[in-house]
Amino acid sequence: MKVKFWLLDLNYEEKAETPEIWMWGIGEDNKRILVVDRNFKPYFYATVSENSLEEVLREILKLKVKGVLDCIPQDMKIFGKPVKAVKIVCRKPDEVGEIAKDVKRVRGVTEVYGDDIRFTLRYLIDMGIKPCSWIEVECEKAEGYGGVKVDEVYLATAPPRNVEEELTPNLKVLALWITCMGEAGSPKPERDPVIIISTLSCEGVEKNFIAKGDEKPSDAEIIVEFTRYVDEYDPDIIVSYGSNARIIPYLLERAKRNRVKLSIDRQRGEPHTSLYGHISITGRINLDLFDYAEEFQEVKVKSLENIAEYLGVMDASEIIEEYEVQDYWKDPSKRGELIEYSMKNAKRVMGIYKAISDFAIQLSQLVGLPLDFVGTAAVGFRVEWFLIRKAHEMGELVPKRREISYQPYAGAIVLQPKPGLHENVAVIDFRSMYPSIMLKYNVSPDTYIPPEEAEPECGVYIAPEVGHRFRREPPGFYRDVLKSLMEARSTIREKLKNITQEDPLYKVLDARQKAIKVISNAMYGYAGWTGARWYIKQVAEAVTAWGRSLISSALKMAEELNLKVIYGDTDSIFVKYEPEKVEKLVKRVEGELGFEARVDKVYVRILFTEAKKRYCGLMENGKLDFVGLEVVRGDWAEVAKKAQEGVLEIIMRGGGTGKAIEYIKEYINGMRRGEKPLKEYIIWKTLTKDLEEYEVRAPHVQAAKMLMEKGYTLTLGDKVGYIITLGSGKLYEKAKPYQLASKNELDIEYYISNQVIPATSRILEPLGVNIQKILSSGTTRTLMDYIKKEKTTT
DNA sequence: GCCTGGTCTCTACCC
DNA sequence: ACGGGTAGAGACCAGGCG
Repeated sequence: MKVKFWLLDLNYEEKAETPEIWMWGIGEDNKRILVVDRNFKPYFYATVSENSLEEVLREILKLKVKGVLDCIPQDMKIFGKPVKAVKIVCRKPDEVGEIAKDVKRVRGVTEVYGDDIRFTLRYLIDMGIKPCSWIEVECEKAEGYGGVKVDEVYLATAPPRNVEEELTPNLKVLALWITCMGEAGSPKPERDPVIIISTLSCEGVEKNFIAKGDEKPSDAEIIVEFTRYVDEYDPDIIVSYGSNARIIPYLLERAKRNRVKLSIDRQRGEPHTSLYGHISITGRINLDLFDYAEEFQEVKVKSLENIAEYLGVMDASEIIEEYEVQDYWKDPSKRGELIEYSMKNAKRVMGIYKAISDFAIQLSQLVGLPLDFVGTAAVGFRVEWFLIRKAHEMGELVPKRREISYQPYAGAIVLQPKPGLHENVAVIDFRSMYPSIMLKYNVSPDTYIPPEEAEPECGVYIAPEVGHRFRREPPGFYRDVLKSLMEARSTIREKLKNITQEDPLYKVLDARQKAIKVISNAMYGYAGWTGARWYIKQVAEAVTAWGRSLISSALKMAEELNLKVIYGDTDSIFVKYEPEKVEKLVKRVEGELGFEARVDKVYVRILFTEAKKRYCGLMENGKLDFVGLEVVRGDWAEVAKKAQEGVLEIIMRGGGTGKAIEYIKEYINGMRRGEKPLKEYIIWKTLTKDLEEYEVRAPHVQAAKMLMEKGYTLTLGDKVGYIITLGSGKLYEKAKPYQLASKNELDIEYYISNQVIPATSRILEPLGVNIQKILSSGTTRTLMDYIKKEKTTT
């Protein structure tokens, strides 16, 4: 019989010495099914030097005792060059590593390949099937899979095939949130119980599992109840925020302490750690939305509440912070609020899921990694898995990951801006410049011709400045990949034109074209990453060299047309907007340089300082575009950001500097009167390394240490929020985590002189206003101010 | 011992 | 654990200062 299903998750098991691929899916009839394939064997390749094939085959077949089943000669390519290889088929996946080591020692073997690719992924790649897509397979009913929680189990009798079908089946999704109660600082699973487990199903069913006991609540019961509920509801996806780093490990540890089993998978087992710090729940998807938080760069502090607010799910006011939990729990009049809050967070999780799931599903399908993996994988790995798939299609061996030390190379050109206010400025940019360069000049690891090699007959493209050569023919690996991505994207965009936004297909296709864009744009970065399997420095170096030459040529053309250039960065030039000339420029750029260009936007007014990469533009829609300035930075206090934004609002809308100065004066007075809440004084900074590794003392590091001492858990990548307190000495001595601080400790004068004034004078300086001078010569700080200040500090 | 200027460290941004 | 180019704050340190 033929079985068609949507592939949710997969894993492998071993039964009677035979590896089995288990594919968990959703059938056409909406049944949950498991398809087992016993017909696939693990394998890897070895490249063989000239004339030693026979001998190598003989030697490798001697390894049969170790688990080698077969050894087959095969013509492959490595970096585009044909090589003689043998495919070594093995009995069991976990024997591959050992056998590969032995094979590498065989005389005549030059290298082994593919032994570092996981069995389940190998299967997906070889079969040409992808997670989160429809698959068809010839099957028979399977016997002996009793412990598995699905409606049907099948045994594949033939290789599965990909089915072209777009729509996602109805998935059962369960949003999860837990609230834990610590005595001090962050709750610790070894010590502190989970007091509330909140779940929300996609159908809207809310469940709160609430621990009993006031002072020392016990969570044994609720973990069991929760486990039972998961089993009963039987979700395809368990979604949360921070599941991999926090929530699942916490629940696991609590379950262990209570001697109960957290069996929330479809195999009566517990969650287990897997690739890239991901936790697998067999048969289901453990989706961690935190992995997608990075996509929202506007959100600086990536808390569940902030992301949910950004996506319009729920506003972030009235937050209960972790350290406040016990106050709420222990106070009977407030406990209800805490329980409600826990459920609110489950709702936030579900809301975010709904906003990003289409994209996540499409990314999984495009890259070919299971839905829960693809999120956890860093961008470089997403690109790489996509490439590995393509390599397989092209008969390319997958290069080993090598340790290559950092090799710097020159990047893009950034022009010195013309400071001051400008009216009517057009921004012209090259569309997808780096991908286009790679396409046009066939820049790829397999087309690169090293200096010692002779020029091939087909001829070469030579990169300007650096002189790297790339063969014109045949199309390189990157060109092929980018071409198929670009074609796929334009096909989708055509389809999108013909359907309405209400069509369920619309969301799917739109998400897919976004996924394609993300991967295309990451290709250049991947090419320059020393950790990349296909890393060749010259590839990345040539791309940027062509980029510099393109932008320089465009600048020259602008000059020839007498267009005044105001600024430019990498692939864009800002010119005085004279419509006819600008149109001419775009035409010339496209005609003579052969790259697509366009007028990206027109600013009614734009303000530059002396600095590159920082400006503010008034757009035609009346909105302000802040670029690089403090307003858009996460490491400045809100008081400074708001002051700068206020000044920009005045200046950009023609209010004039006088008004701006008055605004700042009033703003500062407000600060001195204590009108701004503590929250607006918090400075956030990321911990980018372990605390001991910092070479200089810094405020956020000091603050982090203070938090640790109070029992808070902080890890690499966490953001520390601190304020600057009154007192003397170095700044780092005056820093204090906001959780431990109160408003009367604030060193308001520090914030005025080191935050508000720098941020605002940055804007006014290029307009000829020295705000510092104005403020210090004024009567802002009278004797009375000092007396008042004395009063508040003592 | 204090001030100064230069350099280094650190973070977050732009494209 | 995707690239290079850049701004800016603050720590740190050597040298000047009779």
